[in-house]
Amino acid sequence: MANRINLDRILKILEATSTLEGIQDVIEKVRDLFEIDHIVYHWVDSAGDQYGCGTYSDDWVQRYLDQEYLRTDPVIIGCYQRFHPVDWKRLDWSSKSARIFLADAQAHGVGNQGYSIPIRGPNGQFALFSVSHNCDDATWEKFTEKYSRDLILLAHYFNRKALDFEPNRAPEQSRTLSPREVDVMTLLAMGYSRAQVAETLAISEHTLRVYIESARFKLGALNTTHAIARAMSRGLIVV
Amino acid sequence: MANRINLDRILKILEATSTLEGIQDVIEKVRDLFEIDHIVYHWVDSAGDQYGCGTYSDDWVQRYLDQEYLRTDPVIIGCYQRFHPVDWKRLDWSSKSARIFLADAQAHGVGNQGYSIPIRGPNGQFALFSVSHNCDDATWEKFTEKYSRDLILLAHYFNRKALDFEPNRAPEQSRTLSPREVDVMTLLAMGYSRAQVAETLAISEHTLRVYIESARFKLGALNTTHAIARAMSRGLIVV
DNA sequence: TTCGCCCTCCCCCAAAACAGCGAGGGTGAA
DNA sequence: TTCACCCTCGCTGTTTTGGGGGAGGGCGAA
Repeated sequence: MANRINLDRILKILEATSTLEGIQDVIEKVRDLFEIDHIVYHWVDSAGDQYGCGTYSDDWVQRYLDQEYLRTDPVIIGCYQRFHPVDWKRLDWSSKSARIFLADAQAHGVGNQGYSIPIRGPNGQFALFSVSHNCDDATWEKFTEKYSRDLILLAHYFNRKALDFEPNRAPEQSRTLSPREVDVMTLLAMGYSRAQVAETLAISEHTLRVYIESARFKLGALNTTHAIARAMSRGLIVV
Repeated sequence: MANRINLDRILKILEATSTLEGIQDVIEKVRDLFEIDHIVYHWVDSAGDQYGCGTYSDDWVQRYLDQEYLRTDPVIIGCYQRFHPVDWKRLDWSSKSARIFLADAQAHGVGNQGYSIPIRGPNGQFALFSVSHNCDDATWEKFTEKYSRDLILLAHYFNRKALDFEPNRAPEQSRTLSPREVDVMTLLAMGYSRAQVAETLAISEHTLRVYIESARFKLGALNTTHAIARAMSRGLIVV
């Protein structure tokens, strides 16, 4: 496998790329530079949507979608609870569905070795950056050890690009909440009832209601729960 | 500021460190190597807890906690919605509370320049890795441009360590929601009432309630609003 | 097979939230 | 000064949730 990589150059090219086709070119170029079989960037939305780009065969990608492997793929499941990059060997392949998945993946040309880096963005965004290859354990360990830092940076930059392309939830700068409203919404998000919040803030429950309604109005929310959800996803409150 | 950094060496030392005191040593060493004023790693928990380590004065740290600046700090608020590292100059400092915070920070020796990298881990974990310094804009831009990749890696490795020290903040936390529960929570977060959700999912309202209660239980939430807030901050649902 | 978990449905009643109508005083900007 | 917004407090209802019981079938793992 590759001996020396000019990572800076790759990252600069990636940064300058502005089309999906360009990304595909870059990912293939990176794969060739690293001299490995596959590189994949895989975005997983918790709503179930996914977007991927990489060097897997179309057959395998289609198969993955058709079989809804998203729910059984041990790489996804394992990485979802982790922060560290992980070698595929260290994942849990014991379940029956995992073994079926593995056999299917191998049959479609996915290498016997793999290394995945979980990445997370705002609003619960989750993605994986994976490299895979066909080789023995020792060779693979040498590879991952040597390039783990480069791979982390690559993962970071690929995700950056993905977020650039994603129609970012409109940066609507809605009116901000007043300090008191922030207090109220924060306490509500912490599970306090209206009565508890009123007591905590040492105001009457009636006053409290005015704040909630005002915040609800500002956020265009249908009820308190909705208002909390909007305030959180806009980063107006931190809980 | 620093001319050449042997990042590999730093990261290896950091990886080998196993005590909080050791981390503090490393962070100070790194600051000296970069020849800047401050480096801070700041963990923000979804419960509102925070843990930090860095080179700020104890006075400022205490002040930050006392004033609950977590809720007003534009760096926190700004980074919470971003994936990209961000220069402090590009944040929104227009609100009154932000200006008060800024003045207070300056008075406590925080530099006029700053650069923060948001980091996210499993279960909605969120942290910031920040560097700050006192210098003019041009010098700072040169610094951040030159070292942004090193800083990303440092952020990543510091967060790794933090997660190592904090294996799992709650054993039950890792429990995920069932698909149906995700549906329910998502629709509730979108402002639907129970009746509307039940109609949308074509199930009885009674069934619906079972899901809500089950989700509430799994999330350790006190009521529906709380459950929504927790599910969101853990990235289990996206709205 | 048993056990655990997921999905589905039903009852009742108390507690909480929502919705509408009010009121007044403070502050900061145009 | 006016105007907008923030903070505070009150009343009377209706609607929605929450908590306590239940029941049964399905599916996958141990």
